[in-house]
Amino acid sequence: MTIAGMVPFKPIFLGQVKSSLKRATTCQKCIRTNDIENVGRTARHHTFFEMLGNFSFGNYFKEDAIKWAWEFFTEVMGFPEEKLWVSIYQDDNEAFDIWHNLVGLSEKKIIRLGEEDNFWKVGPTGPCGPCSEIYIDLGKDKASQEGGGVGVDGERYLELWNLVFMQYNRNEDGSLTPLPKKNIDTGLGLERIASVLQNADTDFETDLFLPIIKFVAQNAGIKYKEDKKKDLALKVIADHIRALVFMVSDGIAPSNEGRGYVLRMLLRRAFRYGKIIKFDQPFLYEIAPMVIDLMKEVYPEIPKEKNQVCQIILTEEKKFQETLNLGLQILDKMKEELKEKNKNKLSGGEVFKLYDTYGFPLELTRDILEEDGFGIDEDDFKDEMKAQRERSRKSWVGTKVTAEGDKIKQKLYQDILKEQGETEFIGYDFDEAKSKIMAIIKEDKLIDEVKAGDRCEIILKKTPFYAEKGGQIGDQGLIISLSADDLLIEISDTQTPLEGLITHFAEIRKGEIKVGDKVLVKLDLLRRKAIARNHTATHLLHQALREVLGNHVKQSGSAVNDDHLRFDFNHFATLSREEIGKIEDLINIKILEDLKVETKISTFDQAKQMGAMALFSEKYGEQVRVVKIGEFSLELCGGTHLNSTSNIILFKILNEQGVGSGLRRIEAITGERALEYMEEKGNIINQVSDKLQTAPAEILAKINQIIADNNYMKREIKIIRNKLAHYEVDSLISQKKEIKGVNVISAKVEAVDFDNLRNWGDLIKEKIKSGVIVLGTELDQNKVGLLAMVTDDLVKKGFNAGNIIKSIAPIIGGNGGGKKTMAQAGGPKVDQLNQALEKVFELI
RNA sequence: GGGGAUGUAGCUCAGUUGGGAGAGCGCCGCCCUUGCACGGCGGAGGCCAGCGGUUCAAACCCGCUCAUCUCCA
Repeated sequence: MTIAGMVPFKPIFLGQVKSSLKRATTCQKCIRTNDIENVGRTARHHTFFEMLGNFSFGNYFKEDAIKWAWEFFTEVMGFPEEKLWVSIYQDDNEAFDIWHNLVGLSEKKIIRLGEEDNFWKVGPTGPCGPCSEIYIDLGKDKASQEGGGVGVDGERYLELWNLVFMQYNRNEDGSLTPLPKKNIDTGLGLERIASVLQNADTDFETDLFLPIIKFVAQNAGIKYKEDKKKDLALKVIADHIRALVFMVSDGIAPSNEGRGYVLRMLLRRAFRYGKIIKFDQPFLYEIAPMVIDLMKEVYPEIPKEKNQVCQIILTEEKKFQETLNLGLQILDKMKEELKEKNKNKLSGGEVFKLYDTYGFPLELTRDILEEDGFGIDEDDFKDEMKAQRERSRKSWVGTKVTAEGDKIKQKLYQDILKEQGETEFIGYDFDEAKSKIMAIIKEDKLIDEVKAGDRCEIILKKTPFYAEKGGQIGDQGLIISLSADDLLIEISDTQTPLEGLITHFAEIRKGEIKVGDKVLVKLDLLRRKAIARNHTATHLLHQALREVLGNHVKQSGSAVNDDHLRFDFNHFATLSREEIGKIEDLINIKILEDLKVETKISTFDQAKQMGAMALFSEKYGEQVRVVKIGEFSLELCGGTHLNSTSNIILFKILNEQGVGSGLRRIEAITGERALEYMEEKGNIINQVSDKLQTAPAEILAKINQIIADNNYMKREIKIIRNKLAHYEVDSLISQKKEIKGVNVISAKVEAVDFDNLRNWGDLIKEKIKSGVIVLGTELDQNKVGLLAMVTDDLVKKGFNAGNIIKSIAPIIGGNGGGKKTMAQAGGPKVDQLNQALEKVFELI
């Protein structure tokens, strides 16, 4: 699934991946949401469509591409020649020549268009070229009122097929150089051609859409083509449900970023349009099976996931209902405020907040407010929206700028690759090798020699060092001299900056080297083995997850190093303890079974036929490496693995957590680390059971007992302390002084914290009914606490606990405050506590 | 990747310039009462998401982390 038909071949076109593929013909599932607002309003806009195309990689070119396209249209499709028109790029006389002289199309039916329409490119630099489009004239009654012709009047002259002639490379200075191998890339929309063949007014009246529309209409109890507003809703729903079904069955889960976000957006749009035709409850999940049935012949992978697809759609629909309900509540509050303030327009800021923070759709806000005669400040809202986009773009550009800095180095690598050729990787079979130093990079510059103490990058003729790739960390090791031990270089990391080039990050410990030297390269074998254990275990984990959780589980990233492995995958829920246990057990059984790990080189198609799991986002060349673990696992992978699963020794999951909606992460350990981990756990248990003086099996019972005892004692202490306090409170009260008719108690007590101090105060207050109470206590070595309380009747007479505490707090070197009835303070001067308490009597 | 919001009792949520953690529903016990949301009294249940900082004092202010929701890319 892509956004355009050529995407999977892009690496081949750009020369990033070598392929023996010469030609290809495809039908591809495409998702595009750029013009989502137009969907349902025009005849041809869709979020999901099927793109047909034929491709040539340095094989056939312009003449054949044009000839065959014409042949396909006129002979296979049976389109009458007189209805076909074409456009070419203004300067492409070669194309004109082929169309005019070879095909025999009259001059006036070949329209020359500018760069905007008929020149194709991927970016500011790189492969590009002119294109030629084939149109069909749908007849005069389709013409738009302004008239116009090919390339302008899309209603009358429908663009069917775009042929791209990739013949140039655009250099950085903007000039064009011809490509040595010219490519062809064509795109023909299935929906469009279907509408022509079936004489349909729009794509929606073809057999791709009409059955869905009719089904939805029937469920809604309405008829298509009776009400324009409802028709729009039907079309939008029919369009979006197709995209939903294909995306979900492709393993994409709703989320708030990336493709998952696109999925969520589409579902919510469809749900919203459902309201127009009176669907108030989840309904999309009921349409999905119908779409699956419609498509299952062409896409047999879809019905397999049927239950999963419906389930995911239903839960997402329910989720959106919750979001809507919350938004409605907030909107209600906003409406009340408007009424109170006698306003008639909701500010753009508030509308935006509703949309941005709570996900409440703008249209709904507008509709609901209008029902009550309110409006919204649209311009204000648009400004807020603009600012939001600006913020996002800024951060994005920010990351790009740093990438610019790497460009110089990238150029350096390209030069090395051009001059020295590819580095030969021999690490699958060897852990050490004699090799030759081809280049040395220090501080972003090529140099000839380095000596002890230098840090640099080293490029070798051949190397056993695995460069970081596919989630597996780069190897470490040593470079030494062939004979004498006068050279020692430590390699801390291995990377592959360009396909085919391997660079070693080195620090020279002893001796010196220069370009051309012959050396002995040895990798850190123990570390490599630890990595291999984790990598092979990763494959076992992938398959185990699929068996325990279901086939929807797909890897979405992994990291393997010598310490542990990390595996991200899509799944909708937290894993239960049971599930984690099952996964661990299954993997450990596979370890015990001592399964053979075999690797072989194969073609991509062959590997796929064998049922190998291939990662969607990875680019693939012609030759692929397949890693097979017994009959249990089969994956495309370039990493280094064990010979047998028993070498993993033990597999243990450390934790499982969420890393975004619908995405989970597992971290696990193997081998020595797992044994260490188990030992640590065992030690802890031993220590605990020693401390508890009980057998490990009895720990739980003992702890339950201790907790129960503890709770009992806490309660007892509270009761006893209360009783004690009551007794002591009486003696405190006997110390009270009466000053100007006010009961004043100021005394030192023993309390552990302010909470405790307050309890004292409360007890005294209860007994004396009316008075001023100040209590002080030593909290710990360097800190005293003071508490002041004033009964309500005295507060009315003007006494204020806050003021009292503020007057005496400086005496203990601190400050404090509080309310009129209760205040507290703290300070470091323990020896001044009595003085502070004495001061109280003067204050009354 | 960038922004916004939320995180308090089993659930739904209050919590004022920082100064005693609350309500409703649910749960347990008792009383009253023949019932399908009865009433009355009493009770249990909280590291206020986590960590760090500021402060005499933090659920509250600041920073970081995590989880959930959401918009943009």
